[in-house]
Amino acid sequence: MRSPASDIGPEANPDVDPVEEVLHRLRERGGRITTSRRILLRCLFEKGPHRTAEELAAEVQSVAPDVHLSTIYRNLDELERLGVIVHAHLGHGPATYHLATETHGHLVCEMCGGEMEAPEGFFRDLTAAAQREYGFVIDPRHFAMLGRCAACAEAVEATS
Amino acid sequence: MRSPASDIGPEANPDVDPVEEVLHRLRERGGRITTSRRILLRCLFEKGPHRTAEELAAEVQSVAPDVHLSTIYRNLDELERLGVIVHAHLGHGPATYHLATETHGHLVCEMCGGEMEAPEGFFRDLTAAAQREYGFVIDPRHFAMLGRCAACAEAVEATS
DNA sequence: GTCGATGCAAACGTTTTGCACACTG
DNA sequence: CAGTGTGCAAAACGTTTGCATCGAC
Repeated sequence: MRSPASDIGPEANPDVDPVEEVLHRLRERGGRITTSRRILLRCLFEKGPHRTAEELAAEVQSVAPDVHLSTIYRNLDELERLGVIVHAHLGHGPATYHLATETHGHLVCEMCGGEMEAPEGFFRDLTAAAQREYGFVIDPRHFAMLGRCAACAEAVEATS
Repeated sequence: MRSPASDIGPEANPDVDPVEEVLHRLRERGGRITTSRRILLRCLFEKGPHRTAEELAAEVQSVAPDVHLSTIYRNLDELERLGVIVHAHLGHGPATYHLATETHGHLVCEMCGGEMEAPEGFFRDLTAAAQREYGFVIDPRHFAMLGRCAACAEAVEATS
């Protein structure tokens, strides 16, 4: 029987701060542990919604005002190469970044700009069909599905 | 019984040049018929693959060298508002434009950049599920599905 | 002659890059 | 001390806009 503390899940071990774990992996690759990287990683692990590079920069800068937007971009690239985060394109604006462990897709309304998350399983049949028919391996996290949300679709029907 | 000439399909009537038909619709809306519009429309109706604004500009300029890229953008916007064309985002680069009558989706390989077309029916189940579960009306033409094409997916597996 | 369309240049928003300096290990 | 990361400025990229002029009707 395992200790009671470890029963709350594999990621809940208080001894392994995920931020520090990633920093260590960075160092093993020959990278350096810097303050901006630590702060950026905390932002990425802490909060909920997907954020753009600019939004992340603002959050980081509220703690360390001198961190430059280009540093954010460079570190986001690095973290993506490491497989810690991924970016997704939701509509026409800037890309958004989130943890690679979040495996949902996105539905984005092209009228109101609203975003919904769609669970991974939502795309299972489509990805299976693409695999089967074309050998194509779809990554349902990277793209947003554009269209009209329920409210906007209703509004359009009311007009016509 | 209809005349033999009309039997080859509703769009095949040689008396109605689709370019001129669109130009007329533009004029009915208060727009003007200009040379750049006519040439751009010919390009859009003539050739096969999806093209970016820059590629279309190059084609137009091979006939009328003074047509500016901004004119192309403005006319593409106008034609999209008219419902004649649509644009789609295939990966990270510039948008591509094609006739609204082409109703397929796109599979884009994020490794080699290759593009495949996926028939409209390919997305039927997904769009139906989105509609049913979320009331969300997906437009499967506007977005590309990113992933790995058969060749690149194989190459990745060979590495691992 | 009216008003919409165009050419040009300049701005835009997002992201990348070149360089000198600062800091980590 | 070596070499990576950073701040800054500037460029790159695709796209949009302001403005004077041109051209369709």
